[in-house]
Amino acid sequence: MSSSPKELWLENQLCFPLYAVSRLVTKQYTPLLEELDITYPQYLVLLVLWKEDKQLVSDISKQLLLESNTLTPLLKRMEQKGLIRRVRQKLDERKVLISLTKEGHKLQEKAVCIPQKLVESVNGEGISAQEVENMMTTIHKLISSLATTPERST
Amino acid sequence: MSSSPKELWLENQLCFPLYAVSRLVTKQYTPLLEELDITYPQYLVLLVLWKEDKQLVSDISKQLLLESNTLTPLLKRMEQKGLIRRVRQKLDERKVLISLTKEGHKLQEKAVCIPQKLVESVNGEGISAQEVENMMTTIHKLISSLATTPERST
DNA sequence: TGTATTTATATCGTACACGATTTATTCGCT
DNA sequence: AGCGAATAAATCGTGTACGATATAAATACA
Repeated sequence: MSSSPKELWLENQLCFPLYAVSRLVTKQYTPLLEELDITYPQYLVLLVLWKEDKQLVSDISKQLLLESNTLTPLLKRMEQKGLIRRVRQKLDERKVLISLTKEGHKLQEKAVCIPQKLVESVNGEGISAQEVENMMTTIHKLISSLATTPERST
Repeated sequence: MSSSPKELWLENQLCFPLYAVSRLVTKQYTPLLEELDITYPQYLVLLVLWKEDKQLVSDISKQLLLESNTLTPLLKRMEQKGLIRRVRQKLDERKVLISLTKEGHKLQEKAVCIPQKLVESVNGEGISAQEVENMMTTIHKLISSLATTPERST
């Protein structure tokens, strides 16, 4: 059976559980998002814009921790669908402002029920709400710790 | 400013923090894995095979929660690199057995230091080892809860 | 006032993820 | 034996992720 040191087991690595749970939770969203005809990263962009409309690509980039090489094509697809507008700024032509269309705004009404449904699908089994909350607290710490550590002394 | 109900804020959704932290942690692995000339999902496959060599595609699929449509091309790339062999079984020709080459085995030596390095890069700031451990416990519960819930009563 | 540097997006290439479907093989059952 | 259902991989198409690089505009400053 197990021929490798136990540090090298899947379950004991930091990576795999986070990777697996992230994909599993995303899959919980998928059927709900299909009704809105959007993907999961597109939903994240909408969350950002629903909170505050008219933001630069770079603003969205900071919040979602996604670079322009991911965002630009994603935003173009959302523009194709008529959910957002992409307008290059006159004052500073390097910047592109993203704003919701009426369509994009209206989707919010359909989306308000999603968080509740997700919580329901995650509860049950032997997991308390408190436990999930603690987990989220730690994850937020991890994110702010890792998101602000670009340097790396070889 | 914030025009949407706070249930729809990024931070309060289950999805985003998990998604973000997963990508951030993966990025911590990347420079270490580059030295082995493998990607992160390829590393996961190796972890599975280092623990127990000679497994079917379906065995790997169960452990990594990845389907054949993801694994087949990934395994083919690993075969190209000379890390594994893919051999269709004589007894049941539907099955393909994956086994490590000498090269694939040898990579394990280079990889043993990775878990330790990762723990170091995650520690620091205001996060205790205990906290991370608690988080992992909850995540494991979530995984087993979500991974075994294919039914969905429309 | 030019020009090197920085900034904001975009482009390119590679490698996943994954829903849907296909193909080939084996199993279950009569 | 024969045939429909189940199983194991593979294929296909779309949409991310992301490192590296390119492009263009704005800024800094000698």
